[in-house]
Amino acid sequence: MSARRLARILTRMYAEEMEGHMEPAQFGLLQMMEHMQHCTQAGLANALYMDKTTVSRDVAVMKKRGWVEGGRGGLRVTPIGRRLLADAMPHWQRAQKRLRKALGDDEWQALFAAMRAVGAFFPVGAV
Amino acid sequence: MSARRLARILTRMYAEEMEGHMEPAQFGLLQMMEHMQHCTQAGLANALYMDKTTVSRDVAVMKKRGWVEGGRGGLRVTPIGRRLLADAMPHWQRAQKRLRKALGDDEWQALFAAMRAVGAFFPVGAV
DNA sequence: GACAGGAAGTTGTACATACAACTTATAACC
DNA sequence: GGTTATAAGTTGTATGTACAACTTCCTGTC
Repeated sequence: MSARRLARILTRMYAEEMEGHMEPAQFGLLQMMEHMQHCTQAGLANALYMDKTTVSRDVAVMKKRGWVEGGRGGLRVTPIGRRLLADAMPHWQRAQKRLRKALGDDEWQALFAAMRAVGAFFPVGAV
Repeated sequence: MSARRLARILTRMYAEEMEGHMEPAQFGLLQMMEHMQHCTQAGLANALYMDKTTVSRDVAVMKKRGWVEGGRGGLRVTPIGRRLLADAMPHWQRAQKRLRKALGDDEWQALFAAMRAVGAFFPVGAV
């Protein structure tokens, strides 16, 4: 299973570009939270293919830091969280560019197509 | 970063197929240990793009269980470990087949090609 | 052979991840 | 409206993951 190896490589590269702004996992959660209307932990877990208990603990950290607020059936990114997300975004985009440049357009397309395909064939609850 | 999402999906699918024989990470380490001559923790970390401290703790667990023995400059899979690895192998292969069938040959090839490409462009120590 | 430098390995801390089991809140049914 | 079933969320436990700092071992140099 080199999928986790892939994840380790890219997580480290992205984390390096993020320069301590936040963890890649937190970025993913915040971003998803932002473009989900009426967000719940279960919804996040569903969308990101995470376990609900993982989301619970990740959200707990971000709540403690004031990045996120609200409970059952109404999770929101706070203004502070939104600001941090905006600050982190260019770093994220730099990481994306770095990866795309390293791979070339063809490999890049292939990678994302493959990731989408895996997501499509293993929908939540059907694993 | 959907790479970790991909890893979560496949890790769960593989773990499900493994039916409690061992964790996917342990399988990867044992397998690599087997086809490395003169294996060290640092060598494993290098090959699998893991941190040496991660390998240290994973190996510690497997040593405690008697799957692995030896220290500095001479890590070996024990007969017990070899046996478990052999038992787990068909489960692993079933997971591989399941993934390949779900994706189709083209997507499968694309996925592995992309994973190889990422590995090639982010060699150890150059991230 | 002594010493310094670097490689290998361990430990403290923190976050990521998930399964099992539990609690709590919501909704459906009577 | 009360009961129950289900969804949502939390907590216990275990593993995976990595950074920083430390210890330990080996090797090259004098």
